[in-house]
Amino acid sequence: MTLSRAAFYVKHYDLALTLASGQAFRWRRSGDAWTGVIGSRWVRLRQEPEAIRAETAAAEADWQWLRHYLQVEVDLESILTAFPDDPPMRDSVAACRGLRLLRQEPWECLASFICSSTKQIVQIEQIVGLLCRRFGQALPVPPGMDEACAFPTAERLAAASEAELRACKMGFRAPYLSGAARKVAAGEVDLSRLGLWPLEEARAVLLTLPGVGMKIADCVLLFAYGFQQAFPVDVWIIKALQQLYFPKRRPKLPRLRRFSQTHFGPYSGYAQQYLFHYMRTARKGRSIQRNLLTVGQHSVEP
DNA sequence: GGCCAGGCGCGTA
DNA sequence: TACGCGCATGGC
Repeated sequence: MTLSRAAFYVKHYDLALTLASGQAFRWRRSGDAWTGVIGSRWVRLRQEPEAIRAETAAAEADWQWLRHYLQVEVDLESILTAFPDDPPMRDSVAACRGLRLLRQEPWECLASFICSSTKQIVQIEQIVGLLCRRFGQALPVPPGMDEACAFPTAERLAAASEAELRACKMGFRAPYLSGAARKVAAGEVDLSRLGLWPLEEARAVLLTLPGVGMKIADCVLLFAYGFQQAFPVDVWIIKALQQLYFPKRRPKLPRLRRFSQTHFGPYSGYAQQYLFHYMRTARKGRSIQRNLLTVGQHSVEP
């Protein structure tokens, strides 16, 4: 077997933070390395001070697919500079240095997030892992490594029974995933062309799929298609906006959505990921929780 | 043991 | 347009 290696020289990139930030669900840490699957390739990544090193299980003619997935060409500093200059964003940036957005394969991203509703990230990882093991194609891996499987195609999941899907612990989400897989497999929704359309039109297409509402649609638009202004609003973002921006009034979802559309600028999708991760990690430490409450004393007019 | 998790679809006002 | 509820399952 031919192991291929490459190095990408990139600054301001925290690989661990990025791979474990709840946007992709197939990366596992083993020592100082991260192992996962991108498309039909087994991949292992390592962080170095000025580079990311990669290995695959087969020969690679070029590495553009991985540069694209990792988005190593993105100038993170110019994105952070475009964030609104307010205390919640300053604190989020300080807490999440090097956090990036990946560019995932649309079907995998869509199917994963259909399984994500009211699930914790560890559980989503478990569901996605089971789906891959039961329905995904086995992939070549280096000697001694655990088996690896591709994410199952829409066709394969469309052919699976609802009981088979429920066996992957996805509960009431099974008919949603099945229905979405059938529409994609039948060509009723062409995921390969959505990226060419304006944000609203692409979102409207995703919203026709069962189990896909605004939040999941925006996750796919942001994490798979790179629409920088998609702004997924989940329970953590609601908490973040209410506690950090409107600590007194605590507006509800529709008001928060409108606020998010105008406040966060041209890279609001990135801003959202920083707020999301800041909010989730801040909750774990009491000291940071206190800082959070302190930050929440100020208010911003909508 | 109770609360909550990267929500959605549907019924109701 | 804006709630409220039920839906599986498991972490903490």
